[in-house]
Amino acid sequence: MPRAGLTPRVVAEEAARLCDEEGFDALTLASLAKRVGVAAPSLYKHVDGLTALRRDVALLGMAELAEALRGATVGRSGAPALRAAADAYRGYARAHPGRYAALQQAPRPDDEEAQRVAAGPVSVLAAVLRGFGIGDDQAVHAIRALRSGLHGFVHLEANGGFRLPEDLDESYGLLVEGFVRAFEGWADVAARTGDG
Amino acid sequence: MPRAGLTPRVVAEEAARLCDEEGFDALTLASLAKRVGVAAPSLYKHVDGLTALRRDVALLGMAELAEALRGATVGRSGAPALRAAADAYRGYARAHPGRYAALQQAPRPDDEEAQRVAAGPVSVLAAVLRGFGIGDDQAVHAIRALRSGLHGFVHLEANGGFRLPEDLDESYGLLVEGFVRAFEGWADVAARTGDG
DNA sequence: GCTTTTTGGCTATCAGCATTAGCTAGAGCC
DNA sequence: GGCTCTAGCTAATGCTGATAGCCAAAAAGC
Repeated sequence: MPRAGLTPRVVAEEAARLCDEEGFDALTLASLAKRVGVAAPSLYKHVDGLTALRRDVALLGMAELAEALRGATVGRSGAPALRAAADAYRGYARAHPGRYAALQQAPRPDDEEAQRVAAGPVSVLAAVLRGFGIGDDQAVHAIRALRSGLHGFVHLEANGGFRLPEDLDESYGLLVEGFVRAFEGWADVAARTGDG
Repeated sequence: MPRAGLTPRVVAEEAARLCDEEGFDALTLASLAKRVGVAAPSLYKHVDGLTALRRDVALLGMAELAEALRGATVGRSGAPALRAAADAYRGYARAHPGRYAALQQAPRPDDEEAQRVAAGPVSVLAAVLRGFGIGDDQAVHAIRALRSGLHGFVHLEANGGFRLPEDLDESYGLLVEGFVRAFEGWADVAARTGDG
């Protein structure tokens, strides 16, 4: 039995690749073991079970997504930064659908590392929004709104929620422009809350 | 062996209840069988396997969600209709988290009934947006944007994506006001596409 | 009301999965 | 070269979805 040269890192990365290629639900210890050329129980030398493996994929994705957002926004601010971040966000989800799906599992509340890593993408969006001059008491709400819009579009797109032939790039562009406009006039938006 | 009085409808409704109470992932034929007091294989007399059961829960949820949206918007138009629809949307997802989770599975392309039922909620939102005077060439994009925002918020909320203590109702209200404003000035939003 | 048919329940069985226990051989260290 | 550590293995358990085939309860026909 020659050794396969596995490490926790290699296993997690291969799991992420499997997720992207076959779908997050296709990530099983059995399928991953077959992929890396090892018997299923051998994986336990590197990973603490399926749940932990999923978490590892999620952490990997979170870190990569944060990096993608950072790379897209560096050197920009305001509306151009927001547009670049939005494109990078969707681009990452399309390039790595399995990893993006892995992000949807909420980390356990006592998992401090996961909490920390999960804050990465959010902090980039927060930095982008800071360029719009939104008040501190409003920043959290604005970030939540932006995250909702980006994630919602990407998630619906990935799950076949948009079935009409109209161009998805255009739809996404309009969504993003709507956010640019909302953030530029956020005081106006906030003033209207509760009008209904 | 007395009969349990099951029918496909009863089974689907009990499955939906189980999803809401224990989570969508907790829906297994074994757990459902135990819940309705029957051996697991007996369920096959009423439902064509786990995949079909999940689809049934999704269809039930889609129909209920459409009904909730219709009920909330009847007699209203414009911004009040949009606010009412948004509240009903989130309210349904919170009241029935398992059913809402079931909606995320894309129906098979050849499943015509599912396609039809899935169009229900979308058509209500489309009717609401018609009150904003958005051009036909823009309607699909506007609806996609709205769906993204509502679904994204609700999905992140349901999956523990919002961890700060700030009030979620307020965040959602601001998101919705942002959409109201965007739809009232949609020509402006559309004109900006591609500025970046 | 009795018989016949239909059908909704059952047990038995199988295959695939995650997981644990315990064994073994390869790689590095003295 | 021998020791130790560990990354692999096989075997076994218990859960899941699913199929096959049996049997009794309900329904239908007369």
